[in-house]
Amino acid sequence: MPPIPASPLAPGSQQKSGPGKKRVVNYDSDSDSSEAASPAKPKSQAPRANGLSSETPNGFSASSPSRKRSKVQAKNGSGKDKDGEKRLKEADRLWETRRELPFYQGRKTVLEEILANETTIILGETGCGKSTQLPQLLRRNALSLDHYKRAPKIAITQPRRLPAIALATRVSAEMGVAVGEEVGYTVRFEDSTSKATGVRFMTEGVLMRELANNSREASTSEQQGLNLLLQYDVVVIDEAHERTLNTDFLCGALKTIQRIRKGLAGKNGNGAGSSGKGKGKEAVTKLKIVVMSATLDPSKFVRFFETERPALIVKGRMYDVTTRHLLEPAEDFIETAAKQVMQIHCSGDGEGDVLVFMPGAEEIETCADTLRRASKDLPDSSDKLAILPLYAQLAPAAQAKIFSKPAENTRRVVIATNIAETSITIPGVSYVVDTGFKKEKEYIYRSSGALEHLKLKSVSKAAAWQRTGRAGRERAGHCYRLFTEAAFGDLIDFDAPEIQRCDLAAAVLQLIAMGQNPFEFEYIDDPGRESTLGLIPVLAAFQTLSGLEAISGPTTITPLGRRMLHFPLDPSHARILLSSFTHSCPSEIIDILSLVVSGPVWIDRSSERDATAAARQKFLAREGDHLTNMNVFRAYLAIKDDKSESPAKWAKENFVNTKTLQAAIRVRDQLRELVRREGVDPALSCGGDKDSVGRCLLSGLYMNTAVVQSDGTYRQTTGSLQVKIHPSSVLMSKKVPAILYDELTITTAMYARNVSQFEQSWLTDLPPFKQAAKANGST
DNA sequence: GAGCACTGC
Repeated sequence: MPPIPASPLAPGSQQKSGPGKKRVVNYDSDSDSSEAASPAKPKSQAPRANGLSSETPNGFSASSPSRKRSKVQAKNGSGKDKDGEKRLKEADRLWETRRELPFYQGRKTVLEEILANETTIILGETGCGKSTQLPQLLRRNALSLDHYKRAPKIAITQPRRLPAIALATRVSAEMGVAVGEEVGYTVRFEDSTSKATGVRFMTEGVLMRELANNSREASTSEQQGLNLLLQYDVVVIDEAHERTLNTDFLCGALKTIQRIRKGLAGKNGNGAGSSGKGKGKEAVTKLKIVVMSATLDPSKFVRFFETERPALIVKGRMYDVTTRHLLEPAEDFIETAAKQVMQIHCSGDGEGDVLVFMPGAEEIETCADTLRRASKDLPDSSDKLAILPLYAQLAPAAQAKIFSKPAENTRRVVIATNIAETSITIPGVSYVVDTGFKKEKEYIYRSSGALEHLKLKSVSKAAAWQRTGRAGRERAGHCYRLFTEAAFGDLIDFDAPEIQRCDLAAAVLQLIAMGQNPFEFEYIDDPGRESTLGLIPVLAAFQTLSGLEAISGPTTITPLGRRMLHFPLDPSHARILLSSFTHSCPSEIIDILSLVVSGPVWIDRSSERDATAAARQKFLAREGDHLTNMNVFRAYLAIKDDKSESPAKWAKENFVNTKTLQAAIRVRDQLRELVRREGVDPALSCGGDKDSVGRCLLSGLYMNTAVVQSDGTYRQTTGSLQVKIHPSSVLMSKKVPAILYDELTITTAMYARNVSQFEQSWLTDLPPFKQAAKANGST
């Protein structure tokens, strides 16, 4: 049976003309859809002579990779050696499946649209091949149509690291070249690219950093300070529907860059984008933007980029998924989920693994226990069940089980958080059980600092369809929604973009570094207007950054702010690191910050809390959690170094989270290198003078401070909230005069987490307090 | 006296 394209609800997909209108370009008129979508039936017909597939001046062609090699490949020696031959053979093999991809079928229209327009919006369903084929299409064929005088340089952004690396690897394989030559990737900690790289996959964060660190202040109304990304002819924003913080900021910045480059290219007489052949600097060329997204309502992007053409839609390769809803609301969604899994398993019709979506780790473990017990009652004749929890905090080895082959006669049941919605694709799934819940961090802004809490929320319609689609990636599947159809109808259509949900300080600093005024910036969705989180987020970010002395105006970044951007840290953490240079304690601060940004230091299982607390005492620093955690980190590093004891065993005995410490080691290495580049010795230590560490922490966390009251409780210094020290802190039940903390969470009480003590008098040395004192004195 | 989804530089 040929796969049937799934028809997940695509809000607004049946739209009329005008913005938001879409045109389906999935198949050329001469190819029939069932043929195009069937991987089992390769077409032997040669590519059409449509100007795209014939041989081109530089040797690129749409024929198999080994038959035609590019100049780039030849120059790099690919194909000359054994590895090269192997790669070309593999590329030939991949070629067969490539040309069956829906994207390949519609490539002519896509290329024409991109070449004819400044900005193109492509909606591609899962499996259509857009992310792998688009760069090759542009790189190979743009030249043949006389649009560029050289193969265009392309950047493609991804929200996450893994896809960026995987796509670069895949596209390299398809082109028969080694990763890092013609095609490469740049993500944090890893850069595979070289001068020969024409297609660069990267995370959105890398491109944001590049823009922020290589721009100057806006000097004129034309905003010439902005880095114009002249090394790229085309920038592709992939997975734009996810609307990450960076997606939104990048879209805004790219639109401005495009406008400036258009003006400059017009001035020096460069039309579509030829490179200057004359001596001196390369002439400014126009920038093409391609926005790629899942099949959702494109009207926001169409409107934002003011594209004159409607979005293109490329059909995907999804199988049909039936969806069922409950007739009555579930009383206990964990129990209902377990029952549903057993029913799927025992009804006996159909193969395939089951994927259950749960909001969090605790719910997952409860459900897993229930299922393990139930599976013991299965008759011997029945297939077995393998219950596999999956969430981010899980040890890597347990996570890896998802990808190992299941035992004979065993059905796997993966119980996951929304990590399985986008980040991890589980093979073999044909049943999805969706509780309809997720957890999300919510920030509440106060002028006295942010409060946060994790909230149980219903998913959006779009997310529910995304979960449903996870059942139809390999064969037709089924989705069981553990809520009623009416409840589904009540769900919001889309999740609010991240820009309306989180702390904007880091992004706003980067924006100001680009010479852009955050109050006048063109946002796809205004972060202020629709936010219900108290203070207007941009203003809150502006105040935070002013307090940290990172900025001195809406478009003015201070030298300190510029230096803060040299580090992959939030502004407050970057401020702490810079303070350590003057307080002679970069060694301590680097270790502390590496831990703070890497995750929980301690394994926190409720059944072992006393033992964890006892272990913590072994590393106790009376100053608080920051130095206590640093002591643990250093003990771990020493044990790894000295090799007399197993670090894993040591960590287990001391209830220490090795996942966090391993991550911290990478961050630490990177920070040490960056500090070295600032001309500071990262090993410089304050020795026994721990006050220096406290003063540094206070410079970035002065908003997160509280002082003890006569009744033993703590009250915020910048606000009036009464806060408690979290019971996991070494300072719990110790009465200290003043505390600073990493975060304030509301759970059963207002809890400060990761707490250290400090001396109140230090506050008056800080700029925000000095200014306040001055203002008071003058009136 | 505890209740933590997921990314990224």
